[in-house]
Amino acid sequence: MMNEKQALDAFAALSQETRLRIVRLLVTAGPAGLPAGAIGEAMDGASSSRMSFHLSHLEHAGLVESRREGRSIVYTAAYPALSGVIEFLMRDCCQGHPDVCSPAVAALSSCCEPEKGVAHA
Amino acid sequence: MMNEKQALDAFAALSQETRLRIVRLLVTAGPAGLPAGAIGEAMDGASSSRMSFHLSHLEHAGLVESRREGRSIVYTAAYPALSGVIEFLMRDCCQGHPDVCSPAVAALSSCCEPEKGVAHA
DNA sequence: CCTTCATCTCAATTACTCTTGAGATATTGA
DNA sequence: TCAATATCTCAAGAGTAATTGAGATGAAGG
Repeated sequence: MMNEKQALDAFAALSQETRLRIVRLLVTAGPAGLPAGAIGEAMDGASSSRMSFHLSHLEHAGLVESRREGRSIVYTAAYPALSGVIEFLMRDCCQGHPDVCSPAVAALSSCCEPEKGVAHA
Repeated sequence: MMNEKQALDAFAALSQETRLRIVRLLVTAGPAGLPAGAIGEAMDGASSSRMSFHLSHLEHAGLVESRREGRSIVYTAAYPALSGVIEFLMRDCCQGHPDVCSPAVAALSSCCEPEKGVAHA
């Protein structure tokens, strides 16, 4: 369960355009992930040191993970941490205020199919 | 529907300890809101200029709203914007990956009552 | 080994954010 | 109108974040 410090780090990591785009890219890339170089090319050909800076920032915040694979270093989205951020916002902001969470959950039905009987939309 | 720019502003606003605490306080305060002075006292007696800085930052990001009430300026949480942030994360991060959203939604049931009346509470 | 490729690390620079303190503005009541 | 209250605005300074370019590190292949 994510605490305040972790949430602050996550928000800081997500508040930078390049990093937010990296996270989105890695989420769509799935568990296979992408090597740093490929991510850099997707970011308008950002320099390697710039990519390294942002990727380690994201990794430090726990939002992505890395593994070496041959010469490349492959990054993947840290799904539990991402859902942890959503969960933090809900837990924190929702206290007695379904006005905040309910519309968000309504949006969920259109993005994930409501297969799991979570709240059966 | 929240766009990337708005999301970046929201994350930046939430990535600062004092501001995150302000948001939490205002959410629990409900639609009645709280005057700037009361919020400042709750923030370890922060100075008025410091409060003004953070409150206008939050207002600029759309996460809180203000209205004058006598001598005071009363701040309230902007619930639609807050749910918009959650929705953005879900929409953005969930694409084909219920692994991200589902655990978050499961957490929801313990915070808001799991009414199935999801549509606009 | 030596070279190439992929990425990281470091130092310098620029840019932004936060805090502080002094002062301005708006509202109320005497 | 004057004083008190509540908050905002502004400028300065300290601190933090992002970009750049040069060089170091680590892996693979000849």
